Amino acid sequence: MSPVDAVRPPTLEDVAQRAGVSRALVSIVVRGVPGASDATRQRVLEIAAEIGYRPDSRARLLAGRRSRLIGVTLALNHPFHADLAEGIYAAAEPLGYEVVLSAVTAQREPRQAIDTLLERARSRAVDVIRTADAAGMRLAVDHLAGLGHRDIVHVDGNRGPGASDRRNGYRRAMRQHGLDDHTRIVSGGQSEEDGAAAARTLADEGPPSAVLTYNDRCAVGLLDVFVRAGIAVPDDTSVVGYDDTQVARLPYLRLTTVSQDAEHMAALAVQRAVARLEHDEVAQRELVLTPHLAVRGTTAAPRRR
Amino acid sequence: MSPVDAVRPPTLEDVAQRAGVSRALVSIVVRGVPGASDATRQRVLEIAAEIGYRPDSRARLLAGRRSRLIGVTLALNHPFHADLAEGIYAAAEPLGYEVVLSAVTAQREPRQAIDTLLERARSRAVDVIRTADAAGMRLAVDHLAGLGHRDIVHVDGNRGPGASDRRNGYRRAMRQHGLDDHTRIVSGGQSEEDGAAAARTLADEGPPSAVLTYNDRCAVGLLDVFVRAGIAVPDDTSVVGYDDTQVARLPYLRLTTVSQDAEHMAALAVQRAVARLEHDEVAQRELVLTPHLAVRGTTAAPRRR
DNA sequence: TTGAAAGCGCTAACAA
DNA sequence: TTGTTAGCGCTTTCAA
Repeated sequence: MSPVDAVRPPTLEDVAQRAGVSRALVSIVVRGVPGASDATRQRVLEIAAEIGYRPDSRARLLAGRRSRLIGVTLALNHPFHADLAEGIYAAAEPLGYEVVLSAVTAQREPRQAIDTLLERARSRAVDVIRTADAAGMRLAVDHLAGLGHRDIVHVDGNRGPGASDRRNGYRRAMRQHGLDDHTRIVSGGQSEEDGAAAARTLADEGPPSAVLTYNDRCAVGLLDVFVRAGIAVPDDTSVVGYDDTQVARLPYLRLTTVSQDAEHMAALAVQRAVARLEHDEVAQRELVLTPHLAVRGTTAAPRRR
Repeated sequence: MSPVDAVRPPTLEDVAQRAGVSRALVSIVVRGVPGASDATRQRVLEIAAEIGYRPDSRARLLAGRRSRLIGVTLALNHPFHADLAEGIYAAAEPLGYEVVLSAVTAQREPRQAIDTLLERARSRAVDVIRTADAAGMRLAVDHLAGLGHRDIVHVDGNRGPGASDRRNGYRRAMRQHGLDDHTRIVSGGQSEEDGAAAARTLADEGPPSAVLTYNDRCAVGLLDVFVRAGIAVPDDTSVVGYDDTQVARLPYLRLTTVSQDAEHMAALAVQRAVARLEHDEVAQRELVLTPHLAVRGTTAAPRRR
């Protein structure tokens, strides 16, 4: 069958005709809402299956009061976004919402991704779900200081989301441990290569006893360079990431990292979006979650010097 | 403004009324098709901007003959898929097609991803764009054998896409180099951890002179374990991946890998899909591209023994 | 439990 | 160049 679509796909009307009922009734049946007898229900369903009827979401969207669509923009090379997206699917589908993904890529600006989404879902209200970045850094510094580390370097996230909060959180936590003099921030970024670049700098001058990176991707790049430079982790240097992405959980990496619990964040975000769409009251506009630390294999007490 | 959507977003009708023209004319103007005077065009556009009109893609989709939508399913944790998706966006948007992503996750079967897509885009014709897997493996084996390697192990992809073709290609290439006796396939898989597991096996028994993995993710896991085990790459062992994903190009990895040219594949796929939708003839149903080898830093001549 | 009718916001013939 | 008129396939009152 080429060219395609030589025959028009079956519509509600087709099902209705064959079943000898009205379109409205078929609509009721296929949506599974009350209002049809079991006998009719079964017959309609059979016929629908027989002729291969599939609801047309375009029409459904247009006719329905609400679109039941949740738009999501994400970067495809970002493990944390993948985790969030997975959580969003998991939370949205049971609620009867469909998820529409729109990617941000090197060539595709966030603005563009959002625009195409807005053409389908027109609500512009904004809620924010985030974790307390400063608290996350604090957990990491507490953990490292507790192990006995003093030279704890932060490879930062530059202008990345949450980067400045994490920087400040790191500074404050160091101060509270009396490690003011050991505070050191090395310029990093969001990608593996940013972490790798920072690692080269650190390796050259003899690595610090611990490094706390802006995110897991950064940590991955840093780890790689360290290992190649003969710097053993965690024997020579401890490393802590941020995000607790699937990458951090890889058995061969076992990265100690600050967990934002993407699944929970995603579920909350969906819940709020749905609440807004269904005109419920949304109490707080911003929800700040408490992160926790996932201690794995890249941190240990410093070697005695 | 909470709850949202207290006011209905402006429609074509609203613009038409304010401009004192018909809906059809406004439609012509906003789509940028010929059929309106410059004066009208400008006035309509101004008013549209003023009241914040945005076309409703649901209605557009329903009314238009064709949806101008291209559905894409992908796994979010798969760098090669990310590369393909990026290529698809790049190819589709200039042609006036919108891309709809649908993710396959651990909890979300491919079937489900495809179903939600089919509700929007109903054509079921199938074209295939792929690279010649056997030829790719051949390139890799040629390269390694040319450097002087004999013990070339293949960490395979199990039941992954193309895995059996790659296995066979590897076997044949080894045979043609007279390396029958050195042919060895270690069970792998598609993920980093699969590569890492294979690496542990290989490291324990003393690593071979070269390893050719099913894909880049596999190679990444393998590399990590090797490096930690003190096996230097490429000094002790050469490693070749497959896919040439962005990961392979990371400056700190510089993985030698078989390139499938995702961008080109994506462009061809879009081109074909569009051709089908626009009822052009599609000559071949299957297009098999020639891979090439991206030689980077993980391969070198074997150390003299 | 069922059906009739209106309409979602737009596009595309066609007529003026 | 502009406007009129039908739909696209579905949901949703409202009556029967």
